[in-house]
Formats: sequence, C-alpha cells, structure tokens
Amino acid sequence: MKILETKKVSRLQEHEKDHMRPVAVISDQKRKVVSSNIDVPRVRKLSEEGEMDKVTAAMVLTSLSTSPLVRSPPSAVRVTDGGLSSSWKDVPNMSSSYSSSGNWSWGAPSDQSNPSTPSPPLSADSFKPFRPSFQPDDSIDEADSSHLLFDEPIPRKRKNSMKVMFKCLWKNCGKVLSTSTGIQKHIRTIHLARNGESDYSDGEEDFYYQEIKLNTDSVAEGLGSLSPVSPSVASPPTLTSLDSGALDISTVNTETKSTTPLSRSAPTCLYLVHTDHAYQATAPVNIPASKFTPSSNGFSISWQSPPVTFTGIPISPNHSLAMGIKDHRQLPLSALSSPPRPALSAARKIRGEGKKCRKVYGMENRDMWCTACRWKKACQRFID
DNA sequence: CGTGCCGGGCA
DNA sequence: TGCCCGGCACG
Ligand SMILES: [Zn+2]
Repeated sequence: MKILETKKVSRLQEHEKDHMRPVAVISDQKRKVVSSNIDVPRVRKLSEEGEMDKVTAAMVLTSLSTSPLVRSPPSAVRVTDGGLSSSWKDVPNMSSSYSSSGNWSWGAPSDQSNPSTPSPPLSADSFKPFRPSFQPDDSIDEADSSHLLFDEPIPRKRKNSMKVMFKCLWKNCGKVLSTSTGIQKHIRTIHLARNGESDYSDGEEDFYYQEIKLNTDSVAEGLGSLSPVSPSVASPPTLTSLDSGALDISTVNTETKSTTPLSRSAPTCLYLVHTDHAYQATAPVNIPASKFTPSSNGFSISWQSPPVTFTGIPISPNHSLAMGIKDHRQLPLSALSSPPRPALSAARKIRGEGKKCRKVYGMENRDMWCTACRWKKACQRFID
C-alpha cells in the first residue's frame, strides 16, 4: 500500500503537469498523495440545471425508443419543477444487464464507498421516484427473467464478420444508415430541425440513434427484426442506402416535421428518471433500468449518459467541431471489390462508439474511472 | 494523434 | 490475483 502510493506519487510528480488542477479531489481518502498541497475546495454548484434535464430527457427518450403516443407537448417545454404532466407512463429501459461475468471482479466489494462519495457530485444520492403515475399491472415488461447479455460465454470475443449500422430511434422513423455521422446528420436535420446550421453537433443526436451490429451472414433476418416500420429500411442489396445527401427523402416523419421548431427536443417534459449510471465502483448494483424487450435477438443499445462533467473540465458539452463544409463524398469504389478488406474487422474489435471512462473523466481524474478502464481493460461502466 | 483494450508482465 | 503497461487497431 505504501509502495503503491509512492509509486503513484512518483508518477504524478514526474508528470507533474497539472499543477492547479482539480485533480485529486476525490482520491483523497485512500491515497491522498499529492492532494495534500492541492486541496481543492470542492465546490459544487448545481447550477447547470439546464444541462441536466436536457441530458436526462434525452436519456429518457433513448430508453423508450419507440414510444406509443406522440402528441406534441401542450406547452412549456419543461416545467420548472414537479409539474411534470405524467403522460408517458413508464419507460422500458434497455438491457443494462451486467452481471460480473467471470472476468475480473467488477462487483466492487463494497469498499470505495466512502462517507463522502468521491464519485461525481451528483451521484447516487438523487434517486428520484420517477414514474409519476405508474400502474403496477402494466408494462414494465413481463419476463423479468434476467436474461443475460451476451449469448456467448466469452463476451469479449471478436466476432468474425460483423457489420455495424445505425438506426434512428425516432418515433416512427426507422431509418438505418451505415455510418454514425450519417445517422447523426439525419437526426439533426430531420428530427431536431437543426437545419439552419449545417453541422453543429452537440451530443444530442447520440441519444436518438442506436448502434446495431449485425452479422453479415444473416443480414436479412437481422434487419427484419429491427425495422418494424419505415418502408425505406428495406435495405437494398449490399449496403443500405447510406448517403447523407439524400436522407431527407423517403420517410419523413410527418408530425415531427410539421410541428414547427418546437418539435426539436421532442421528448419535452419528463426529465426525471435520471438513471445516473451508478458506476460499479461506488454504488454496487442497480442502474434503474428494466430489461430490454425480450424480443428476438438482443442487440446492444448504446445507452450511456454523459455524467455531466463537473469541476469545470470542459470535456465535451459543445465542442465546436471545426469541420469544413468540404464535399465529403462517399468513395464508391470501396464497396465493390474488396478482397483484402474483410480482415479488417475480423482481426480486432470494432471499437465501441460510446465514450468511455477515459474520455469522460479525462486523464486527470483517472481515479474515477472504472477499474477496467484504469487497467486498460474493456470498460465496464459504459458498455456498448 | 487520441482512444479502447488485448496480451502479457510484475508483485 | 490485483495492477499496470506496451502496443496495436481504429477513427
Ligand atoms: Zn470504464
């Protein structure tokens, strides 16, 4: 233990690059190392409510993917407090199943949880009793038989040929594109009505599409299951009709389009769930999430909710991506005739899209990564 | 170039 | 077994 600290200290000192940094704020308890002289006041103003509920709302939206009712919001995009007008009964969440499957002991044997949760300020505490008017007999999935995630014993095994697509989760839109940027642009322009700015992406689109992986072998069946609506998804022979340019064609969701600018941020009020992915390190179990509908094959929904930074590290609230408007065309050649291609995905992993602990918390807050990330293993907090 | 993470090394 | 790092793939 001593040595550990010393080691760490040495490392830090070596790199001592972050002098005035809110770094070790949390790591005090156990390894107070350098924190002795840093001593961050640890102020936490819960000022950014706006950010918060926006995020949460987005999360909710994500969860109820294809919500039954649509009805545009009566008014007041977001009630100040408490006034949330019920409506959406409940949110069937996605499969957040993560049962320490063999590997390392993610369980976090009830340790870290210090009196003052080192975790991000707004953590386990705010466990809101969401679901305002909830009928017990209704929904919430029937079979709560915790079907475990991966069908295979070894989840982390690279599948041979997997193709990853992105499906729009908007109400009646089921568009499927093959590139994340494509789907993002689609969502931005079509659903979020961000038409004005060509490409100004705040992370919001991330919540409205889902990354699906389908085996190239059984492409047909895969698509069939996950595209109940939207005729355009039929998926032409090879790749889908990917193309950022011509996406506004085809299935233009009527209501969303017609409801004028208000339609953006469709989810409206109902920002309460606040799932707050309690990360396994501190708060052992739960992540308020029921199961994903036990339909056919369960593909992984990319949930993830950016934990709303804190301390002032910018991470990525609105990173002004400085991309030119360059034409950016899809090189057509690549699709056809690609003998030496397949090896690409076969060899290694496909690199999950979602931000992992490292990017979220940053190098400086390394102590609040999940153990896996700290050890450069597959992240367990933000699975994808 | 930064990031995710597998394989492997060290205690 | 816990912890960490080299290094590689990938965007
Ligand atoms: Zn992680």
